[in-house]
Amino acid sequence: MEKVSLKVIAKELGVSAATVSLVLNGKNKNGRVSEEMSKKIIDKAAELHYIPNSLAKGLKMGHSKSIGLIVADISNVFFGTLALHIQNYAEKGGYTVIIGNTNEKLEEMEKMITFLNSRQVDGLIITPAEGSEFLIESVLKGKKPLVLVDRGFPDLNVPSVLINNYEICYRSTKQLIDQGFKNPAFITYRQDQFHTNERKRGFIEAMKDAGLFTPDHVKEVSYPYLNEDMDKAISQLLKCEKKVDAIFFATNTISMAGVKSLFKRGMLIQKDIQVMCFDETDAIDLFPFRVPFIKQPIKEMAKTALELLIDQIEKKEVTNKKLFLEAELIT
Amino acid sequence: MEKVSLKVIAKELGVSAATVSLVLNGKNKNGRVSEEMSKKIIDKAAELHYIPNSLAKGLKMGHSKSIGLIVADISNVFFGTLALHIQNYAEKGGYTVIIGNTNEKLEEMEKMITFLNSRQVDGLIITPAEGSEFLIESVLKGKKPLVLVDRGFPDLNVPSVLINNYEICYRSTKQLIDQGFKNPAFITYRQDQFHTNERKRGFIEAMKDAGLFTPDHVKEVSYPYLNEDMDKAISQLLKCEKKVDAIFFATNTISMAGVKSLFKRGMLIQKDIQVMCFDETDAIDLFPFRVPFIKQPIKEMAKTALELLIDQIEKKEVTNKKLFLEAELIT
DNA sequence: AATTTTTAATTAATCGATTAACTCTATACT
DNA sequence: AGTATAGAGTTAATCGATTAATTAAAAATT
Repeated sequence: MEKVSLKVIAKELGVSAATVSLVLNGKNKNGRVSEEMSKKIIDKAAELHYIPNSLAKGLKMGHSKSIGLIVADISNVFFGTLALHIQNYAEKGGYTVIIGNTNEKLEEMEKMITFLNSRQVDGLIITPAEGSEFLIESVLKGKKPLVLVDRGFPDLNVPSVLINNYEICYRSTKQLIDQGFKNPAFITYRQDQFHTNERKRGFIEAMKDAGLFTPDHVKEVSYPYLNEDMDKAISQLLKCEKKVDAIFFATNTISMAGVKSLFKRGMLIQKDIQVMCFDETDAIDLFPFRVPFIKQPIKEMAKTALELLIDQIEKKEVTNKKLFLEAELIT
Repeated sequence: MEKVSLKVIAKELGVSAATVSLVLNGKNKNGRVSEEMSKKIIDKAAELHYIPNSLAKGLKMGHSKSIGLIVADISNVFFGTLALHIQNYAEKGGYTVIIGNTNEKLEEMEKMITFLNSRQVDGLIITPAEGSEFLIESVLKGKKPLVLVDRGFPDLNVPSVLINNYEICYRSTKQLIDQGFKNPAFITYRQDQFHTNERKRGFIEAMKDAGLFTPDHVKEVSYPYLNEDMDKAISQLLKCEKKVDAIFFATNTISMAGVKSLFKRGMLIQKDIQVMCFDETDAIDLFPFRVPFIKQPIKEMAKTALELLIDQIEKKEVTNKKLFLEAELIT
């Protein structure tokens, strides 16, 4: 079976490829191609199951109608959900999404950027890894439309879609305090990223404002040794002189690991200890009782990021807006 | 900043684009290009940050070095993990993966296939939706390399990577019986797909062989109304004259919904009722006790599927092998 | 010195689609 | 009748990379 190109349709109908292209793209205005021929072409294209070659089209047009999405780990529900929504919105705008994983590693992020550039993506949506400012700056220099999601760099002038991390963590901590917990702890990743720093700051400020802040109650765990570090951190927290009565987990993976670790040592959540989770996980609504958690507006984040990106791509409008969407505290 | 193409490098160095292409592709064997010029070209390419245009390359070469992966829902952990591993293995072979969601809908699946074809993917990995035989057949007719994963069609001659659904479910059911549960139930999707049918068959045969089979103990739920249907199904199972003492959930989403539903009505797993889950979920190792579950070899499935696909793409070897990998019962 | 071989490149066609600029007819208008 | 105008298409260049076929000079061989 011969591959069906414009030329094939053209030959079968005895016209030029140009004519076929014109018709199939709806550009046969003001008498370019007759009604009759148009119909013939459309019918023939359908008959032969013609599928346009988007490599050729992209090459000629200078755009691929695709965007690159770079996340840390597509098997993480947060990123998976983000990807799903981004894809759905992208499809509506006629764009394909190519997803890349960084595994939080700079080299992999760099590779993915080069890779997606070689694939001529029209724009990039990135959840940047720690310390990747220089990579982001190089993308910016290349003039390729770019939007950061979930994580941003305060010193960089990049369109970003973030959430109100500081504020929501302040409020959530305050709620714990108002509910009578006097010694809440906070567990976050050992990393220097703006979004997690802000979460931590929210916790600390709320604690300070209540006159309850204890530096020892903020623990850090590392991404590669999450479970081990978590066990240690919780051990330490439970041994503190001021015994911890609540733990605020700073991300979804930390929440899962934290809850798991508590279970392992036989602690009953909400009886022996209270928890506050960032992000919704499958596990959370498994509990026979309510676990308070912070819900990110993932779908809205996806939508907003895509709008920002497509505006740049199509209207050549360089927005440097940083948008802060509101997360919600669900109790 | 001018876009850097072969031509730009060529012009800067006063040579032809052909020479640059030869060097950059390592095809300057037996005295095609001098050592000296080669070095100059390589240096200049690095200096200008040359990134090859893979649309142009793909157009010329007739392959895009990309493969399409069509799953039901990328935000589902099973598919997310599958995608992650497929991407990792693909990258090693120099392929990009473009992921598409079907949401279990035929029209979306059809759209995705056309879409990926227009993007000139070199092959397709698909977890087909119910009733999509005709779509799979049309792909086959188009001679595009194809591999089915997770779900297959027994009547179709397509390379597939599946697991031993029947056998593992038989064994798992038998184990429940051996442990003393006399009235296990089975909850699956209301759909006619080979892989879930096989799971059901495994359960039923094991029950029959033990002389315990009760048709009323097999319940079906629908994908769009999972939670509601689950509540109903469990209600009915608990009202049966032969009161159900264990439930076997046929997929990961069903497992989650099932466990959630049990919790909601205050049933304690392993005390009031035993469960058996298909797939590992985050939630499963949250329990303070062990929940038996069936673990699919996702990583191996990804690897095998990719091997089967790349064999077809590169060696033009039309394997119609159906490979059955072994799932594991974890107790 | 003449011929062959090797070295080092270039030329030009090609992949498939797009589109500005052009051609050719037929009809309309003065 | 002679010129405009509208209608219906075609031509040819182009996007960027690849590669078979060719060329031209230098080196080796007879």
